[in-house]
Amino acid sequence: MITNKPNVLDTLLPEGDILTDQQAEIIKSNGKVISFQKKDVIFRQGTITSHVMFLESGLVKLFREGRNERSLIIKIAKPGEFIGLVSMYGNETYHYSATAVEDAKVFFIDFKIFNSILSENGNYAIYLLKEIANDNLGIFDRIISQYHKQLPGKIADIILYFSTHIYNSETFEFPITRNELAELAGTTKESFIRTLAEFKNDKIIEIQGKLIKINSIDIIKTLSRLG
Amino acid sequence: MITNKPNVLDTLLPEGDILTDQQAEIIKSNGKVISFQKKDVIFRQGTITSHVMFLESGLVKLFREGRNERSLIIKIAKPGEFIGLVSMYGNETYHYSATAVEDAKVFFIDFKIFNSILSENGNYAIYLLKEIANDNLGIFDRIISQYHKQLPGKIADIILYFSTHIYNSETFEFPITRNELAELAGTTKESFIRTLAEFKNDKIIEIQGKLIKINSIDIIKTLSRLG
DNA sequence: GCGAAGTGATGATTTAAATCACCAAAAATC
DNA sequence: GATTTTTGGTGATTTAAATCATCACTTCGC
Repeated sequence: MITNKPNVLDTLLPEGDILTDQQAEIIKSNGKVISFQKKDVIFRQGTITSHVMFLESGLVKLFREGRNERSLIIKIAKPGEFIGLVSMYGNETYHYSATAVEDAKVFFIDFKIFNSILSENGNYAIYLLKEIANDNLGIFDRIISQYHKQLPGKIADIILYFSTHIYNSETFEFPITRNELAELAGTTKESFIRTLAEFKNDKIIEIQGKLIKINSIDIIKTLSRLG
Repeated sequence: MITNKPNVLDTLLPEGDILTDQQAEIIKSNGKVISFQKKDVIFRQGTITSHVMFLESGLVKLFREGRNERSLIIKIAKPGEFIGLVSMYGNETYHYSATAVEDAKVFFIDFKIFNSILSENGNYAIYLLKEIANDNLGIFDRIISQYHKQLPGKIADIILYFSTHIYNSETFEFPITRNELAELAGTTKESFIRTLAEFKNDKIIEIQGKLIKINSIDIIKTLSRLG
């Protein structure tokens, strides 16, 4: 379980003089924290947006549901990130779904109240603009660079994603199933498992169930780079 | 050639009371229009961002250059759209390149001047937030929904993209080469040509060089939907 | 005006990865 | 605690699409 560090709220309420104490107080006092258990749905693709959501603890998977029973996981959100913000500003409905991958706490603020702060504080709006833009570039970069890669490159990407982006460690546990890992990698369960087994045979990694230990991060990085 | 309608600037300087006359004037007077000829580079992936760019006329292709000589076209921007805005706010460098697909005019405004307007006018910042978010959702939706599709679905998507999104007509000319079309569809030139030829044989479309006439938009839509 | 480069097109071959078909172990449900 | 259901895993087969090879036709640059 990823715990909330003392400064998780920093992204929502940035340090410094961007927000006045009063504005920060309005956000805090008007928001409420809701707890979700593993596998709970936080919001569903196609439903109406109403609240700005900010992840305080736990991991959440954001995914697009395809009609052919095949989903694509867009990202795994970690504490300190807004979730569903692009959909909120771009459209009145969510363009993807969100479920808790592990027990999670989400801070909800009414969209109108949040917007009134943005409206009177352009600098906070610029700050948020940067947050959204940055988040989007990350998603995009991952998906686009994955697009043309072959299996070893895709799977190496996923290992790196968890190792460097989520856990910051070369030993970690996959928080999701093989099937979901495949949905994140843009492939099938079987292909994912097979490639992972090859990595294991080549001693690049060690696996025991969901536990992963990277033996040679350099080879993983090379595989990711070569695609 | 897509011409600038009288209201192209509406996206930059929205009607109504979002911007004061004074603020609109600052943007207009501080900006300059630069003309680009077909194939000219407007900005290049990896270079530093400095100006907000707004397309006044012409078409521009935004694409990510891969190391393996294989690009992926992210979108074709049309008049009335900001270009490179996400990169500008998300990062100091462009995450993709832009070249003119046909002669184009781009309005440049210094980032700092533009930001000073946002800073003092939260509503314009919210407006811009919506523009960015919307644009991003569009790109994303296209790429993600294309991701798992097979060739007929991908090619149908591209035909629909030009027909409904760019030209708003069932008869139009592809503004780019077969190779670029393939880069937009996420496939190869040969596969794109072959599938297009199949569509022609099945009388779904007519083709003469770059000229396309859609005979049955319903079949195209079905192919796109079924993937 | 002529050679070079780029574009559109087609056929044959190869290849990667999806699909299909299982099965064992683990987990969730009653 | 027994029984479904989900998950992880493997082998065989099929399939879609990339690659390779080649060529005609246009467009570009000198």
